[in-house]
Parts: sequence; structure tokens; C-alpha cells
Amino acid sequence: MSPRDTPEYDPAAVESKWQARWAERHTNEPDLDKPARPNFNLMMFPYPSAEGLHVGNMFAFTGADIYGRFKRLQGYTVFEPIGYDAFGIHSENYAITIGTHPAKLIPKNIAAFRNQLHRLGGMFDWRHELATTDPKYYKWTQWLFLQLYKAGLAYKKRAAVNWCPKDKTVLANEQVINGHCERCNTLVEQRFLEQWFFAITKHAQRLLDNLDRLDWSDSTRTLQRNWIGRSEGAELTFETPAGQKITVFTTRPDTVFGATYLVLAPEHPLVDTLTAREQQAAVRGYQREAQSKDVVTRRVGDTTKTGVFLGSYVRNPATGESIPIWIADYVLMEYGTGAIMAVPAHDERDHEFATKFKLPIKPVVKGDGPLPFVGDDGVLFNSGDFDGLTCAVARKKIVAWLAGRGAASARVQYRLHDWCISRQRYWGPPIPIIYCDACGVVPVPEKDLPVVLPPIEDFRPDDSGVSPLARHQEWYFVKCPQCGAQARRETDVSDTFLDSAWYFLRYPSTEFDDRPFDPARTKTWLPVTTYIGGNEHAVLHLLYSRFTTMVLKDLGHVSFEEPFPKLRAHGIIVKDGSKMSKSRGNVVVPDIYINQWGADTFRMYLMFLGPFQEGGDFRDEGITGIRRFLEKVWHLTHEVSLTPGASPGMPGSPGLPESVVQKLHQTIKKVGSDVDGLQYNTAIAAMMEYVNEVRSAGCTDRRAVEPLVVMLAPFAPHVAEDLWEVLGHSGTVFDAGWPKHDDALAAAGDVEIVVQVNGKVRGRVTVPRGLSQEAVEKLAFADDSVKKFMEGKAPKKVVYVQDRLVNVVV
RNA sequence: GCGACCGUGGCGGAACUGGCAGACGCGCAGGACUUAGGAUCCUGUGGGACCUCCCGUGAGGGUUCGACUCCCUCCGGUCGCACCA
Repeated sequence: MSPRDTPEYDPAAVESKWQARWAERHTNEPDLDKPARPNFNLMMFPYPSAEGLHVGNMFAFTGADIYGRFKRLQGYTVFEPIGYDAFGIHSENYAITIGTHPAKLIPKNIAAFRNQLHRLGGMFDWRHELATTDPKYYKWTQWLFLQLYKAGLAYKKRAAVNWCPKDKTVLANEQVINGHCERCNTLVEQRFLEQWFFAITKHAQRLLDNLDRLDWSDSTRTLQRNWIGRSEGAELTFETPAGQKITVFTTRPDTVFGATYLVLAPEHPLVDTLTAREQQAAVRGYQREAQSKDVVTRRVGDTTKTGVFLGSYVRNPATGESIPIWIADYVLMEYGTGAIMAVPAHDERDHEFATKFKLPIKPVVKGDGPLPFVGDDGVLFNSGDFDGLTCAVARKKIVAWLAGRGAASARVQYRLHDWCISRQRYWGPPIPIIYCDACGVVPVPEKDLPVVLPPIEDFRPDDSGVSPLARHQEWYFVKCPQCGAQARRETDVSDTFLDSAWYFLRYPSTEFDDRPFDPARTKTWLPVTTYIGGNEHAVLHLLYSRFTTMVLKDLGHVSFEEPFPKLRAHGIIVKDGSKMSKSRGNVVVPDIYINQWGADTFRMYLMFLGPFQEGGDFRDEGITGIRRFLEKVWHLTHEVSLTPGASPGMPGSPGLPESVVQKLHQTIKKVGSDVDGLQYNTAIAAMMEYVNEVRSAGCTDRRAVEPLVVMLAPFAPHVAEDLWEVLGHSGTVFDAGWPKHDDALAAAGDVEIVVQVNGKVRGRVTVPRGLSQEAVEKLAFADDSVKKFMEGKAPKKVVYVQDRLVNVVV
């Protein structure tokens, strides 16, 4: 067929027409109060960078949007909001770099993002757009802090923290990558500062247990499990001749008879009192050295062991032997008790240390390998009454035995640390706390929220470890809400991850200024039906959101404790094999492609690039294939609209070519299940195959084309809407309903059965589907080629797979 | 070092619970239409040969009537964690 009588496909015109219509007709604004079948389709909101939405964002949002649109076609009332994660160091640093103020920069960036998101054609409900930098939003971020504070889950302590000398702020452990700042890659230092923490470790076990019930990928759950890092073991107490007690944590109490020395972290509080006079100089020197390189060298995997003998001894509670005490930086103060019993025969690190410093190595477990034998299935020896027991059995008995003497207790230890939410920076929500000389720490009363971030010009951080807000006295000094005396505000702002730890709760309730989330709306829309986002947030954002929700549940604010029962992670779009970044110069600017090809083509192309959940390498060579496909559908549909005959409606088969009917039903089935599983690349391929079939059959029957337009709609919403209109419909195609397939029709017709001899394909026979084995075999044996390869031998065995193959073994 | 995932044409990628390897698309080649074609349409396209056949999913081995798929060893890559006691 030729496109002679049909209009040209002009994506720009089609797209602006439908974007305007969607707004006019409120197409994407579901009734939040009385939805028939609510479906909260959430995607991770973007950080509005100055560079604009990049290809990775578009990839993620398109994939999530297709899913939401598909659910809508299936009859769900889909709420698909969007917002901006606009606070944070990132924005602030960028503002500093280009010499502007974040409060000027961010609204501009948001406006640009909004424009791009509109052009992409997402099914966003713009009534519920939010930005974390809006006082109407962060009022409730501060409220959230207060709820945790009142519940005893927010506390302040002086702590060794990761300090980034370039960003001049504290980083959470999660934000330190190999001793470097995750943002600017600067070497991180250790500092001691007063910081606000959230007691996330109190919920470690629950956060771990709940993972089993979540519909998340195994890999994401494993990441969280490892991050929480549960290990079971025991605390053992070692006593000095002077009666001082040192507690160690170990997962291998069964090896206590092999503990030949003790090691403390250099910062351990008992180091001073345990150091013999003649060792003081050496110990102090080592402590200074350790502190200077602390978070840096100690964690970079340089395993050369260093340490210093304290000059004193403790008694091994199992053997009664006197063993030396050392300090070494391979023992970390933040984990366990900051002290270990060293069992050099059965621990690699201890073995290396003992070898270097010529400390005694005493094996107590028989095993296969050379020392250090670290296996868990050995049998004890050199262990007094416990000789001959397996490690697993001995472990319990030894703990019980030592516990009887007050020297042991079973203990579960987590790798997870409490969440440090303090940031000594400007661009974040001020932590709503006031310090009063008389009353102490006073939370800002909820009626006084928000504590507005003052619009100061001098917002740059300095090296003092104190937020820039402290320099602004008119803001800093405030009346104590309790006694009215002059008091001082907390000057730290909170971590950006707190902003994003509850935004999903805010979306349905953005119009309410007097509550963070409306109870009725929340009951209707939460938890989130499907959450789609990048795996780079597998630990931080997702763990913090889970924790926050859990706390809100305990406090009675919500009725569920897991915010994201169903999570799907998309892959990453790379360019030339590496992540896109400005410094590499391989950033793909999506706007150029949208200008040249249109949003529909670009959306579909991104999805056709590779499996959505794996991502892929961006190269634009293939985009023309998608455009050709849309052109074909465009012309086909216009041709159909000009063809008199069959009336609108879902297909029945009369008058349609059988091959088209069969392919249609197969396609509906495949596209539906593929989209449901986020396998967009194969769904697109299936639609292409279908179009090829319809065209080669010369079919211009609308019953063959209408379902195609509907299936296309989630991927290319603008052009699908236009074609739906061309087909004579007045409403939105998204009210059309997902087409239904008929398994019988999909399976109708003949099948080709492969005939193998000894596992090699030697022939094929075409038979009606469901033909009996006997009949198929008869046909198979009649095949010339099959006869030839059987060489007249009798079959030893025949393997038969219904409608698929016959394998003759001779 | 530990853990997870992955290696398929010139390229991106398909392949259900083991059952025709290379769907779909790009690119390429030839042809049609055309003043023209970087538009459109048609045909072909893993490699090889003595073109009724053989070889082919990183390498080697195994299980099976049959292996891209399952098992073992190795090589290469990506990501996460990284002295966590």
C-alpha cells in the first residue's frame, strides 16, 4: 500500500496538540478521593541539576510511565506524580561554582525540568508536583524530625564523623566510597563533632526481616541485607590482673582457647589506662598516626598490618593464660566493642598480624587447609573439656560455660550504623531545635513550623565545622519557646536523604497545608503500588524510606510499615561503555533527539535499546528504525480510516485473514505480559512483527489496527491518541481498555514440527495444532531426509514434544 | 579478597519450565520506483564448503535423545561490599 492519500506524520505538531489536550481535558488527573481501582505508580524523583534531564532520567521515567499508562489501560485509576529532590550539597556546590545563590538557581532548574518532562509526555498529575525546597514541603520534613525526636529516635552525640574537606561537611558512612567523598572524590578525614543521629539500628532486625516479604529483586534485597550486616556471636570479657574488664565481640567463641593476644582499636577508651609507662610514647605516636589516616587508609584495603604493644596483659577467660594487649588500626572502634580477641591460627587478619609481630599462634580447630584454617566445620582440640566437639556445638557450650562465670553473653551485631542526619551546610531544611541555657534542648513547637531557611547571601561553608547559618545572628538568636529567654537555634540542616525518605507520602496530599499527609488519601493510595527507580538507591534512599515509614507506623501515623511492597529497578544507560558524565564528555543531551525525532520516537527508542531492567549503551544508529515503525503505523491507520467497511469495535474474525487474526491474538498476549514484566524491548519487537504481518497481508481492516493503536499508546502516547482520533473516537485512547486476546485464536492454525534424528534437525512437518503423536510420527517417518538419516535402522527411542518436535534415536 | 550478575552475527539485542540459535531493529548488498535518493517498497544477509552438507552462543570438560539454557574448571567483563572480628 502506498501512503499517497494520507497526511505526513509530523511529530512536533501531534505532540504539542495532545499535550495541550491532556491539560485542557484533565486527562491525567485522577479522582484522588474516590478512585475505582487506585494504583500509585511512583518513580524516583529527580535532582534538578543545571544540566537538565539527562538520557538516564528520560529512560527511567519513560519506562515507569509506560507501566503506569499500561495499568491505566487495564482499568486502574493511576496516580503518577512527579517532583524534585532539590535540596542538597550538589545544588549548593554548583551554585557556588557558577557564582549564584541556590535559591535563584534551583527554581530555574526546576522550570527547565518541568518543561522537559512535559515534552517527554509523561502521564504526570501536575496538580501534585512538589519540590523538597518548598517551605510547604520542608515544614513537614521538620515535623518528621520532631516526631522522631519525641519518640527518642533522634539524638545528638559527639562522634567521630567523616568530614569532607572540600565540601566542608559531614558525610554519612554510606556516602564515603573507599575513603573518598562520593560527590567530589576528595579524601575524607575524621573529625569529632556534635551530630544529630537517627537510631536506625534499633530497627535493624525488622528492616532485615521484612525484606523476605517484599516483592523486590533478590539482588536489591541482598544489597540491603549485606548493608544491615547481621552477625551472630558473643561478647567475651577478658580481665586484667588489676581487675579491669575488656569486652570483645567475636563470631567464633569456639576458638577462644586459641586467643593468644588481644587487640584494641587505637581510639579505644581503655587504651590510656592499659598502657605501661615504658610504652606510652610509642602508643601515643601510634594513636596520632592512626587518627590522621583514619577513615582514609584504614578502609582502602591496604592490609599491611601495623600495631603497638601496650605493655600489659589480660587473662584468657578460657585458658587462664596471660596474653598481651595490643592496639592496631585494623580493629575499628565503630564495630562491635572496638576490641577483639586475636586467634591467629584461625583468622587471616590475626594470622598476618601475629606473623609480622612474632606472636604465638595456637591452633585449636582441626581442619584440612593450611593455617590460618578458617573453616566452620572442624573439630576442636587444645580446648580443654571441649576437645572433640564440632565448632557449631562447641560455640554454644563455650558461651554457656563462660556465661556461667560472668565472662560471656550471646550477642547479635549489625554492620549498620545510626544515620547521621546533620549537615553543616546551608541548602537544606534547618533542624527544628532550639538550645536554651535554662531549658536545655527544646524542640521547635509544631505550630512554629516551618523554621524557614533564611535567604542569606553569605551561605558558603567554612572550615569551622559549624553551619553558615550560625553566622547570621538575627536568625541564630531566638526566644526559648518554653521560658522566653534568649536562646539559640540549631544551625545544622538535615541530610537530603531525609527529604526523600517521605516524599511518596506527600504526593497525594500536596494541597493540604495543615497536615503532612491526609489520613483518608493515605489510606486510599499507600503504600505505593509500584516503585520504579535506579539500583544506585538500593541501600541509602530505600533503607531510609523504609525506616521512616516504620517509625511513622509505630507512632500511629500510617497503617503500614513497608512503603514499597513492589520495587523494580531499571538499568543504567551508558555511553561508549561508561557512565555519562560531564568530565568524560560523553553526555547525551536528550532534547536534541526530541527535537529531531519527536518524543514518541525517542521514548520508544530508549525502550528498544535493551532490556529496561538492564539498561544499555546509548547509540543513536537504530533510532531511525523506530521512526519508520511509527510512520508505518501512522500510514496504515490513516489508510484504514479511509477504507469503508467494518465498523468500530473489537475484532471478531469474520473477514479478517486468518494469519492476521492469529498474529493479533498472539501479539496482544505477548505485549501484555511483556509490559507487565517491564520487558519493553521485546514488546516493541512483537508489535513490529504484527505490523509486518498486517502489511504483508494487505489488511486494511480497522479491527486489525485498533488494538494495535491501543497497545502502542503506553509507548508512544501522543501519536496513539492522534490515531485513535483518526479512527473516529472522541475520548482519550487511555480509556479504551487493554485489548483482550483469545488463547484459542492465538493458537489456531498449523504448527511446524521439527523432526530430529539423533538430536539433529533433519526435516519439518506442518500439521494442525494438537495433532496426535501417532499421526505426527507417521508423517515424520515419511520425510525423505529423515528416512535417509535413519539409514533404514529401527528407532531405539522416540522423543515427542507436543506441537514442537519429534526426535528419533537410532 | 568476598558477593552478585554477565560473555550470542558487523552492531543493539531475541530464544517459554533444556526442544528449529540469531526474533525485532540497525547496518550492509542487490533490485524496483525516480531527474535525483540520504525518501519509500521488494529481496538477501552467522561462518564455511564438493551448497541434498558441515561448523557455530568466551575456552575446555560433563549430564542428556537433545544444552545459549543445567553441573565442574578456566579466561574476560560489569557492579556492589571491602581489615565488620
